[in-house]
This record gives sequence, structure tokens and C-alpha cells, in this order.
Amino acid sequence: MEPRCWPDGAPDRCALSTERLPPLSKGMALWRPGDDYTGSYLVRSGALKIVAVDVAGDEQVLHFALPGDLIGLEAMAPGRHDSLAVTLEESVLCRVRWPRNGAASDPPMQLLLRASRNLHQRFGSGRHAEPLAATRAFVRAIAQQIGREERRGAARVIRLQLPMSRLEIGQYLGYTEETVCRALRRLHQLGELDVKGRIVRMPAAEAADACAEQSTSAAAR
Amino acid sequence: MEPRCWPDGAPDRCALSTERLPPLSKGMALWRPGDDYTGSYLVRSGALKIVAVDVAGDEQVLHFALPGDLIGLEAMAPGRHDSLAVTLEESVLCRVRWPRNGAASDPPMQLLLRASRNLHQRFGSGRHAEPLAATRAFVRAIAQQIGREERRGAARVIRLQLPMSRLEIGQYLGYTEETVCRALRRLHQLGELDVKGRIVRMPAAEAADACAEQSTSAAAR
DNA sequence: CGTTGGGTTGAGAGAGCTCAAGCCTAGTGG
DNA sequence: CCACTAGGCTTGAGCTCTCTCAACCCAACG
Repeated sequence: MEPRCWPDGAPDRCALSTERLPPLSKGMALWRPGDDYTGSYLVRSGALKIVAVDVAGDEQVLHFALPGDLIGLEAMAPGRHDSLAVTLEESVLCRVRWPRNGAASDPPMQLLLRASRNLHQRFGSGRHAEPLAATRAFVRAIAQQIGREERRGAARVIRLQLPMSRLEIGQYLGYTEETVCRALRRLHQLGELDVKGRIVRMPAAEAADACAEQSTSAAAR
Repeated sequence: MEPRCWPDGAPDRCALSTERLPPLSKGMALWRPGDDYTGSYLVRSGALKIVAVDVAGDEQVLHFALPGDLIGLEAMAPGRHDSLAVTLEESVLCRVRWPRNGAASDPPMQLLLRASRNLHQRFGSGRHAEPLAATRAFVRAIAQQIGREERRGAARVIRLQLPMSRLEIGQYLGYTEETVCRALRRLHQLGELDVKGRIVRMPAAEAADACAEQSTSAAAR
């Protein structure tokens, strides 16, 4: 019944290594925000929660990890954890590691990096309680991906064209078209951004604290 | 500015192949629910939305794919797409393929498979509008992972112990502790499951359609 | 110039949140 | 072995906020 950490027959090609960790008791932190990424983990038994803690101290659970799950992959691309992983009960884990630069040119490894970025994005776009905060985070995330920097006099602004409608943003964030519309308007009134249809302009500084990640993503391209 | 589909220097090791697709015009479907998985895609330009369509016809956007994104990986593990991918504007894509069984024993490929499962789960646990449907889907997903089948006379039931508190479920689903509590109670009253603290029992048939979307939620209104 | 899809705004009602209190169970220490 | 305690769970009563529904505006396009 207990799944093996890794197939026994798997050779050590591609410099992949697994290492069994001593059992973690309930409530132990596997990693904390800011920790360097040192490998991913396979859950052998037990359970963990991956939580994002915001500045207000509110906790949002991003994922529950159960036996068989691979966790921590989302930190591979940025090289650093920005979430907190805590055991919900006594758990046994295996750490999976490989050299950071060694196999970087390996095609499957490239795919893994992309997958890591995917996971990281999905983790970042968690469910916010308020439509205003959710919409703000959404626009900033999009801005980081497709925004172009413009000079507007002395100020640097990010300009972008949203590819999707208000309705589709709502279908993504879990709100209605009207709520998204009102949230955008409120953000405009707060001076955080300038909206005209699907064209959005915002100060470059605003867009910067969206996730503050993806330094490696440019190199990956 | 245009990112390359793939590093030129990357050799064809590990039998990975890329293939550039002709530009897709706005509104074209890249894949539909039920389509076989034939490879993942890298977005070169344009934008797409990945949506889940439930039986009621309601669309939920799971992801917006922008240039540089890798999409479709979540279908690798199950081998079949259960979502719909549609271009939001004219888009250029590259398909990335590799033999299904060939490199299955390759450690990085194993990691990819795990990542695929992760993505698939995260895609499945999208934001539901109603707490009842969200809680139902959550419990069923957990049951599929850690539930044990029991014989209770003639009926087959799934028994499981939730590793997390009601508060943590709420922090995951985006509701408060009380709302989760009431949702569980309502599910109990509807006869869908039996809750005693963290012990949950439910008919094996119920747990089976974990991913089958909420046909009952619309009727519940 | 008319049409169409997307966007915006307003008013009312229902749903989930807040606050508060009581219960129940597991773990602890005498 | 048992009482105790603390945290989790449950339930209730108002209130706020988002959804619903409806109308109107607007720009793009033929």
C-alpha cells in the first residue's frame, strides 16, 4: 500500500537524487517564506498544508499535500519559497534533488522549469476574500507578463492590453462581470491604474510588487 | 522580443520534439473536453483561455495562457483533456511531444508526471460559486486520495479521516469556518455523506464522480 | 447608419460573514 | 483512572456585500 519514494530500478542518470527524511511530527514546518529552494519533496505518509501568509497575518491554504504528492516544485523556477509548508500530522517525506545548473539544458528539465512556473502562477493566484484585492493581483500579474514599459514624461508606466473580457476575468476570479467592472473602477478611483476599455496603464512601481518573482523566467526563454 | 519556442542548441536527446503550428485565429479551440493528449503547447504569441464547462453549461476559466506559457501538461498524466482551450486572439503555438512510454523510466520524466498530476488536481479544484458544491468537490477529491473502501453490509462505502480542520478547509476553499461547517451539515442532511468530527463516510459511488461537475448545484437553487 | 457585443451603472434581495455563545472531544496532568 | 483543559466544532442572530436583474452606453464593424 505504501508507495515507494522512487522506482528502485531508476538509475542515477541526470544526476537525480532522493533522500529520505526522518519523520516530521505534527506542526513542523518543512519550509518557510524566504527559504532557499533546495529540492522538492515526495509525501510518503501523513499530510501537509501549503499556506500563503499575507502582511495582515491572514493565512490562505494553497494546497493540501497527501501521500503520493510532489510538493515544492513551484519554488524551482524562482529559486526561493514564498509559502509556508506545515505538517498536519506526523509525516514521512523524501527529498528529491538535482543540480541546479547541471542539467538545465536538458529538454525535460526545461519542461520541468516551465511546469514550475505554471505551478507558481497558480499558487500566486489564490482565492482572495475581496474582489478588489483579487482584481488588483490579477491585473498586476498580467502586467508583469505582457506589459510594456512606456515613458510618460518623467514617470515610467506599464501599458498593456487585456486579451480577455470582464466576464472572462470574472469567470477566472470567481466573481460576476459587474463586480469585476466595479472593482476596476474602484482601483481607478484609488489612482492605482488607468483603465480605458481593455487598455490598462499603471505606474511601473505598482506592477513590480505583483509577485516580485520571475527573474529566471527571462533567461529561460 | 519574441521568445524562441525552444533553445536552438537543445539536442534531440530524450526523444523530445517540437513542431510549430500554423497561426490560430481568434476563437479557435486548441483542444476540447475528451480529446486525447497528444502533447503540450508553448505559447509564442497571442493568448488563450483554458475553461471547464460543467453540465449546466456554465464556464469557469481555469487559466489564461500568455506568451512563454506551457499549457496542456495537466492532461499528460490522465492522457486525456477534460478542459477546453480557446484562443482569445490570433495566436502562434509550438507543440512539444515525446514518446509516451519511451522515457517513462527517466527520472525527470517521472517528475514531470508528478507535476502533471499536481496541475491536474489544481485545475480540478477550481473556484466554485457555492460553498455546498465546493465542499462536496473537496471532500470527494480527498476521498479519492486517502479514502479506504469498507463493506457495510451489502453497500460499499468510503471511509476517510480528514487531516485538516474546518477552518483550514475554509482557508483553502475561500470560506469561513462556519460556512464549511454548515455546508457539511447540509451534505449530511442531503444523505450524501456521514460526518462525525473528522471521520467521513460516503457511498463509493458518490466518491467516484469527484470530478464530475455539480449537476445538483443548479437544481439546489 | 444600424447592429452587435462588450462595458457600465443602478436598485433590490439573498447569501455568506461577523460576532457571540455553547458543546464536544482529545489530550493532559494529577 | 479520572477530572480538567484547550482547541476544535456547532449553532444562532443580525449585517454587510455580492449577485441578480435590468437598463443604458459605447465602440467597432459591415
